[in-house]
Amino acid sequence: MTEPRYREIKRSIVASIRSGMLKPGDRVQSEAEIVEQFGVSRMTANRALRELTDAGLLTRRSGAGTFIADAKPIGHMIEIRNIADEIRARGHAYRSRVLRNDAIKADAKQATLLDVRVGVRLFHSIIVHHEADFPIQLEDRLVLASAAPGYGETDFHQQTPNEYLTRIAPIARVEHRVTAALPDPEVRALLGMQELDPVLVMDRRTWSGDRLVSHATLTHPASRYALTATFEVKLD
Amino acid sequence: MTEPRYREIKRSIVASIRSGMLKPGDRVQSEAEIVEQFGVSRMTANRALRELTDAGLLTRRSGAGTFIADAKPIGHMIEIRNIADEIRARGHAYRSRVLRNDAIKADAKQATLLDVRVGVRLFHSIIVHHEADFPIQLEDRLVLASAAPGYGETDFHQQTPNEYLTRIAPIARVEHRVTAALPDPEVRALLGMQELDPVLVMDRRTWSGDRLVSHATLTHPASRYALTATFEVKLD
DNA sequence: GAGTGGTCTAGACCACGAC
DNA sequence: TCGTGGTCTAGACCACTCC
Repeated sequence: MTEPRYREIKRSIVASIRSGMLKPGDRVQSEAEIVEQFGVSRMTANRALRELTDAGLLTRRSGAGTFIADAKPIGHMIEIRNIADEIRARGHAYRSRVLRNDAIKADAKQATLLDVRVGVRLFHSIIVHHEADFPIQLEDRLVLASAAPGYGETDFHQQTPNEYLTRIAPIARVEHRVTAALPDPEVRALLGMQELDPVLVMDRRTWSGDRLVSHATLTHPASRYALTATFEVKLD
Repeated sequence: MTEPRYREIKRSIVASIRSGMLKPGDRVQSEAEIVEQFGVSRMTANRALRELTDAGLLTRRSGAGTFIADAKPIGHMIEIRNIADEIRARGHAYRSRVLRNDAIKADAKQATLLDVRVGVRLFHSIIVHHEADFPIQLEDRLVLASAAPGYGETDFHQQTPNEYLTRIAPIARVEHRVTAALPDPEVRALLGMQELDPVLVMDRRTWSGDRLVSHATLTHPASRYALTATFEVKLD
């Protein structure tokens, strides 16, 4: 019934990361230090650190120590790295155009998307992300106001909604739905597309804890964007 | 330098699964039995079984035993379950139409796709997969003949190429690329699509061991098919 | 009641890294 | 040299399942 010791240790370290107390590259306690702090045997300390390492949160170097891993691929496929990082990783300039970021009350359709009642307070943002001056993603996002009170005042030229949300509300679950479509004229104009050029549409729902906190529709010109995803089967 | 004991135990169990000796639902050795067979301590046996459980290959029931897990989502997102399973899971009839399955020698383009030299022996299959009599996927696949010698004689009405390949060559790595397009008239006809209806195209490359063994282009009518993928962050 | 997994301990030996 | 992680042992107690 009581929580296992190794899990308590894991939670403690995860909490330090989430609170921002520990940042990528920082050193965490050695096994010996955990043995002292928590009064456990070394095997238990080792298990906690090893499991967090397997999960990708830590990296260990024998002889040196255990450190917070940088970046978080946060998934093996369709990485949730935000579009800005993705663009910069390709060596291109990133720029965004914020079309709106309003506080609203959910209408029937929006309430369905976020699984809340009509009238619940939301934020609604629409942003066009550019890669080297070409629009590459139209992001239409709904955010539960109670989960992200400061969303409406955030300057999304400085950081993407994705970055903001992952900072204030740790992601517990993400669901994607990907399909193809022909864009309506408005979307086509916003993305600077030719007629008859299809779009790749990704609907992304994000949970924090048990709560569905955000729904985003990400629309990309197929001629300029493809999703890639790799999965490795590792058995050792 | 020498292989850790827990990894040796894991390899032994994985080998039993791959060889077909152990099937989903079968019981594997208990920790006590592994202690005897391998002459290790129980902690070492436990680690081997626990890691294979975390990896999804086994399931454990305290008091009952350790068993081979069924199915293999083989990834947390864009599951590699083949299209036939996917259709049947939705409660629909699955049917396939095999348009070709030929032994060929790689031309320049095919050689590039599979990263081999021109002239290497390949199989080339084209199959249309139907859900409840509606075409839902056009599968155009190249397979390295040396990795799957029996591919050309396999009846792909009985099992999908995916099923066949995963059985004879354990998948080590999968890479996806997803994009949207407007189909050319031939593809449109094969998939029974309206004009101006876009397709969702997934290129999938599959490695077994270090070898790239297959390249498949999977084309879906956007009106009838969407990719979905979920990722859960679990920290315990 | 016998067997199973889940957890934990208090030691141990080793290779490696930093100093 | 000393601290680090990587591995392993031979016990232990418990809750659970199956018979």
